[in-house]
Amino acid sequence: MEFKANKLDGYQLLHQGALALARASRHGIRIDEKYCVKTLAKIDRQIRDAEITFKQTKFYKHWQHVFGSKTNIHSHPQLSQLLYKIRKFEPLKITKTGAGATDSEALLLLNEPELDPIVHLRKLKMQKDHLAGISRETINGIMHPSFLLHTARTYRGSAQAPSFQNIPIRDEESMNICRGAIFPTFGFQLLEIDFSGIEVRTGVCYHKDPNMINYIMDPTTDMHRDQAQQIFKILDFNKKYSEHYYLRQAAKNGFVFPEFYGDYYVACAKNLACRWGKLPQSKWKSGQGVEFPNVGGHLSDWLISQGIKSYAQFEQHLKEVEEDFWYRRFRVYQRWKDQWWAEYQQKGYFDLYTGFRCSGLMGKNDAVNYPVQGSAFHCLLWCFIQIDRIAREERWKSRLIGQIHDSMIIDTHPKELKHVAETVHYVTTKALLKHWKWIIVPMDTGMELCDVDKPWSTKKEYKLVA
DNA sequence: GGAACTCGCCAC
DNA sequence: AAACGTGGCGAGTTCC
Repeated sequence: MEFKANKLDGYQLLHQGALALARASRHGIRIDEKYCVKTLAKIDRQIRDAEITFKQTKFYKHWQHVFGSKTNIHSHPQLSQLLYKIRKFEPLKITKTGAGATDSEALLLLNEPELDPIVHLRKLKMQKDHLAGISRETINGIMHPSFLLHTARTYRGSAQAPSFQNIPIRDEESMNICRGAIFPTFGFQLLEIDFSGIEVRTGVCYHKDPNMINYIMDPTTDMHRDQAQQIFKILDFNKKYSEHYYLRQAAKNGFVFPEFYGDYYVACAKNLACRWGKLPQSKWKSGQGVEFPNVGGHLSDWLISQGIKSYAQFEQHLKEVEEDFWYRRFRVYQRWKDQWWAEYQQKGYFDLYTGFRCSGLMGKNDAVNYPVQGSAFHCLLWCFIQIDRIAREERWKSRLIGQIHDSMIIDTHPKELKHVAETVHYVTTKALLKHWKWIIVPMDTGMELCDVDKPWSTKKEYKLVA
């Protein structure tokens, strides 16, 4: 390895990192406690209503008949027994241990309207759990999550009390409710800085695949677009066309990333087929013999016209796409994975660029993922340390308050906003690359900002003007 | 009465 | 040959 950090570098990074994160913890995050109390009461009312609705169903009466005084509508084992043993529904999805699944997807799949209130209840309960956790960990209006550096085997960070890194964002309603409790210091505003595609970029530093490097360096290229074109046989790709944009997302989240993490074409085919069919994945458990017209829609018609007439043929098509992906497009990456894995098997360990040795029993997916994930987080951590140091040296009023794997959050004084943003931009895109010579591609960050005294749920893209 | 387990679900 | 990586957390359950 050309760039070999030593254990002392790793030690320094974690030592300084722990101190910087502890300062963020100590500063804390302002919570609107009144909002929490009010909203929790509202959710409780909604939960009560949903429970009343459910208790009027015949399904619940049956449940009560079977379990008597032990009836608990939050019990998954009871529900599983009722559905699959007593009512004899055929399980369309099973858990890892082989039991009939009772998650929301499995329930929706059973197409039994009387189960809908349970799905609704689960979402309400999830919102309640997040808000209750935030509320429980708040003292005098400030919450102090702990950021840990010694729990993840990949050398990523983690957070607890509360689990600050898993507050809902994708579901808009849950996002608004949960992030609506989280505020900047009075008179301040929340600024969030996010590394774009940092795992792809640190990955490239290990495997050095020229085609991947090209995708990163040339802004006119787009690997997810190319993958969408190939998977769905689109000739005239146009990102502005909403269906094409949707298919690009499907290719990205249903093929490219899963393949990077070690998934394979059979699972990806299932996943993708469900995406456009808007059906739960488990429907495709057996997969074979499912004709495309069953799922309907333009895409099915189009693929049929292109000779892909059944699910089995789609799976076969994806097998060819996968071979092309690993043996032509990213063959250098592929070779690196094999080599890295062979070396680990021989030595029993591997080293990261950032001064850490990973050892212990690992599978191939672990061995090729850990260095990428760990080094990506270490880039974030190094920047976090520098920004924290500069903030103290320059006596900013603004302070770092948290981290989510590839992003940082700064409680920002409006008068310092521009300087903070410029500093962050410098550290993340310039200083980081000077510090670590093993980083062979540019780093790129995006920023989002909330207005003064507005909660985290209101963040909007923030463009730094030069 | 607590430890350890399963299941489910949120984030990256 | 095998078949998606990392966490935290709550609820229910089982075991000691």
